[in-house]
Amino acid sequence: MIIKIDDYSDVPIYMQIRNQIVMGISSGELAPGEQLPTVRALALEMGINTMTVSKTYQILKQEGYILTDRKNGARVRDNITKSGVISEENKSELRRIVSEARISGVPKEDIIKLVKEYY
Amino acid sequence: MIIKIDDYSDVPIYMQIRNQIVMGISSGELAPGEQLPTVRALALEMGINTMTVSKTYQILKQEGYILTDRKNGARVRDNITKSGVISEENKSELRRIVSEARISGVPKEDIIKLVKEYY
Amino acid sequence: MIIKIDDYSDVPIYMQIRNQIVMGISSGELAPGEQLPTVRALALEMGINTMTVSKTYQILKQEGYILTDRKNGARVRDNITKSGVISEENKSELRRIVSEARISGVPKEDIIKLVKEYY
Amino acid sequence: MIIKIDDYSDVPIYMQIRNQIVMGISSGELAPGEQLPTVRALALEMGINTMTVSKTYQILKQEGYILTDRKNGARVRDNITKSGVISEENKSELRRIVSEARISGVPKEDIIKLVKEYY
DNA sequence: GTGGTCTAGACCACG
DNA sequence: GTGGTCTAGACCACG
Repeated sequence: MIIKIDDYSDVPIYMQIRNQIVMGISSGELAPGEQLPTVRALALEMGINTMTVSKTYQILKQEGYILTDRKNGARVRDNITKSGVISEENKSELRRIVSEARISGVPKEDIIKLVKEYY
Repeated sequence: MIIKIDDYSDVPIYMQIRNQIVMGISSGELAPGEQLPTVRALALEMGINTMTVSKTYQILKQEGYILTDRKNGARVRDNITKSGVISEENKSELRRIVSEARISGVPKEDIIKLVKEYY
Repeated sequence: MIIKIDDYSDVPIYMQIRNQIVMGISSGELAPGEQLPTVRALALEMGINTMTVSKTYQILKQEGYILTDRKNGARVRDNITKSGVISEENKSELRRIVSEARISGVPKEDIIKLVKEYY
Repeated sequence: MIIKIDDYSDVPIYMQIRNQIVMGISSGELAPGEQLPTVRALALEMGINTMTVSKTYQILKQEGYILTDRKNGARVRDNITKSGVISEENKSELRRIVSEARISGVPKEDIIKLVKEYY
């Protein structure tokens, strides 16, 4: 899986990586149980500090997306908890995006099409 | 229109205000041509720094949502440019949200329902 | 409130600080709404790195014990969520402690007395 | 006696095994004088490194819970020293657990009930 | 070899 | 002035 960092984004690097891994899990590109690169390997590959990658992995672990053990490094969990609900924060973000799209004259159907595509 | 600030949100205050005004425009609560409070009035009302509100207005102006003139303060533009497309940044955010919802076991229909509701 | 670090403990520094703040909140030594020292102040006072304190505050924030805002620094939350249950991890630890005490010939009553004292 | 390892726990494997053996001794599941499996047998059974089990046994021996001799392997001591007191470390841990429970709204009685159950 | 911890030091956005 | 982010580099326990 290829992870790209946008140096000019105001989203922190550790969060950009986190987001891309989450999207990779959702799309199936990262399968349940699949090994993630080691902290060092990913840091080296991306030219960033190990602490930054470490922070990403700790967040993903705490969110329940991955598991880490000292021996084997990090793996995608195969039994990710399904809350069945969208977080309030994401609802708020979604509302903002929909509002902006609406003002820009984007038809409701176009947004729904995107949702279906991303799902 | 009532604007609520969450002091403990990760979203900066100026952006929280900006987002709420944009959503107000989208929902029609803020009509085209409608006057916005002056920077000082809004800052006073919300108990925040005038610089913060000023930053919000500058962004809204630069994004094409409002017009400002020295005499009358700020007004909602009545001819907001309709690009017809969703920004790349918002697409990326939308994809992240949809991915997280999907992993959490939220049915596609629930997300679409939210989109329709917010639109 | 005085925080002491045991350099020889195998509990990480950020966790020692976290634990003492939690105990301070429980005992009432840190009142709801009370300001915590700034990250820099606490780091300076304890002779440790700001990153270490920052990590502590982020954990406390994520656990719902404190709130941070950019303006005022960190404060004890005044509406900490009450789950009403003991975490599985703490139950497991409690069981270990009780087992060790029992083997050491500590009467059940002595442990209960301690619990009452700490509560 | 069945020992379960959680590969993803923060508690090191050798300590997980140590804890379960101690709890086994406390509960009586492991009787005084009872033979423990050899290091190699236990390691093989659990699919872990012999060094890990060896470390566990060394700790248990040093703590006075077991005896080892080259001929017969390890046995539970039948005259474990009864200090009659809880170690400072365990007191500290107990205080942390009680504090967290209290903040979470767990009644004192629930904790005491657990203590009685585990004893 | 693996993740976890910590430091010293720097720069940043926010307000 | 505040917390947040990041780096370069180091050391550690675990297995």
